[in-house]
Amino acid sequence: MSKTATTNDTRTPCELCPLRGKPSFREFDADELDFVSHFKRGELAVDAGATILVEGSHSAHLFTVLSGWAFRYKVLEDGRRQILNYVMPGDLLGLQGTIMGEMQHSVEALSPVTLCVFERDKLMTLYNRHASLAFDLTWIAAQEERILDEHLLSIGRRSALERAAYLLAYLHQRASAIELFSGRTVLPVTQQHIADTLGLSIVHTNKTLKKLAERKLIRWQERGCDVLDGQGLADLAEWNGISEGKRPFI
Amino acid sequence: MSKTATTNDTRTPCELCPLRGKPSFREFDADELDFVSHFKRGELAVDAGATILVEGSHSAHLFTVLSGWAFRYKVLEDGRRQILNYVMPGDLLGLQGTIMGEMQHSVEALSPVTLCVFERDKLMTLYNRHASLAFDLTWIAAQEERILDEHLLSIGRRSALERAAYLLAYLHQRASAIELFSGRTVLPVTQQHIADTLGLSIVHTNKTLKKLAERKLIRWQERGCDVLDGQGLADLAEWNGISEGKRPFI
DNA sequence: CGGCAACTTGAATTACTTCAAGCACGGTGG
DNA sequence: CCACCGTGCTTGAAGTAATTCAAGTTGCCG
Repeated sequence: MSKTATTNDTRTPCELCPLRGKPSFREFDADELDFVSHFKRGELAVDAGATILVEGSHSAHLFTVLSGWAFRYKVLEDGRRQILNYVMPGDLLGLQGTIMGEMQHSVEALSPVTLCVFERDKLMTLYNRHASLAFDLTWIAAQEERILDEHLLSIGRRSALERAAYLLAYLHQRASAIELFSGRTVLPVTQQHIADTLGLSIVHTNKTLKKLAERKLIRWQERGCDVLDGQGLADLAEWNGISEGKRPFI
Repeated sequence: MSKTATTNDTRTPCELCPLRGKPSFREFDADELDFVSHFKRGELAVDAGATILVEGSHSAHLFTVLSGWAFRYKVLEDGRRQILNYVMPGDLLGLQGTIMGEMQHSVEALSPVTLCVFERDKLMTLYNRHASLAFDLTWIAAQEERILDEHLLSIGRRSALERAAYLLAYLHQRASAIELFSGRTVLPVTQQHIADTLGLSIVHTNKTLKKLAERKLIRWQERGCDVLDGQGLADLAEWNGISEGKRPFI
């Protein structure tokens, strides 16, 4: 909350967007690129641990993550926290608040995060003039829905070991797809994050992770999880992975 | 699967759509109504218990529920089933398959269901010519995401009693909002459905429902659950309910 | 009448939580 | 330099919540 947050005028022009080159994202035509670069209002940089969006607030902006890791979560009144999903470069934040008024979840940075800031007011002109981008927004929302379906299946019906395996396979696969690892494949999460994602206590999470480590599927390091065998984790969880095709982003 | 499914040519014209009058849905202007009535290809009626969509299939169509109840679910290879959400009149089905190719969940009817069938191919013209409807589709997807967030919080972090209370309050509120009850407020589900939604065994679900009944919050009837005190259930689960405003539908 | 589907109940077992204590590490201030 | 926190990880033991097993009831349909 009281962490440093720096706003700059557009630093990285959309034409040079570092995400645009990556193989997993779809390309823009000149017209779309032109619109998005006007849609973009600036950039925001936050520290690890900072809160990016708060449940209940009326977010004035829409964000796309340029770099870093974050997570979406909800809390009950007595403090019980459920992590809903993880946020990585290319992901859109704040659509809910923009479309329906009030944010229904919070977002917190796991690492230093930089965000593109978009103007909420211009969203309607996106729908009026750029059908392909409008379609992309629906696509993004539908994709998030798909992921949440899988998480729900996991929390509701998988055992603790399967659940943990699914989560780590999922995170590893997503991070790999956008080349987020520079050599080492360490997920920047604590065991408390894992526990709050799986719906387990931290003690049981610790013991479960240890079992995965014994099977040589992961290794726990200072401040993170090193995935040694993503396919092995996916197999253990009976999970088929995410579709590979190109995905849109704004 | 082998249940009766009847397809007719457009029986109910969109101008006379029975949902259009209800207070919880937004109204269409003449232009939108005209487009949708051309977008609509026909109607489909299925029996209770019939499968409407199957995971893994390439659904050729998009549906809007006209009447009846259904549910979306996923299954693991060994048969464990997780119900993801319930489907009521006004809800859209098959967007995932239309937008991303393959359905990632199945849908089964809880009661006799009638559906409007839309042409997948014409979806792009919707985005090109009717920005307001395109926005509605994103809205619908974002809303579903919001609901799934709540379910995830519930399954992950609430106790069995709170979970059951949340689910029944949610179903009751949704059904009330679209006036789905004709006098009696009985949800057409079995305890197995409740169990597969909450991520609990059927035995424990039975004992949990009995506790809710002892508190006079619900009453279990032949073939369904009668909600006696929706607010009491919501309070027990620390749940604030769904936003009341008008919602779009296609 | 028999058979199936949905619900119920008690008892034994397992999975998971809570409590409690301790260790390793990094950062801060004396 | 060392004492001292605080955070994150680890471990064992006791307690609770939920599952599984097993059997029985009820109502409905052919």
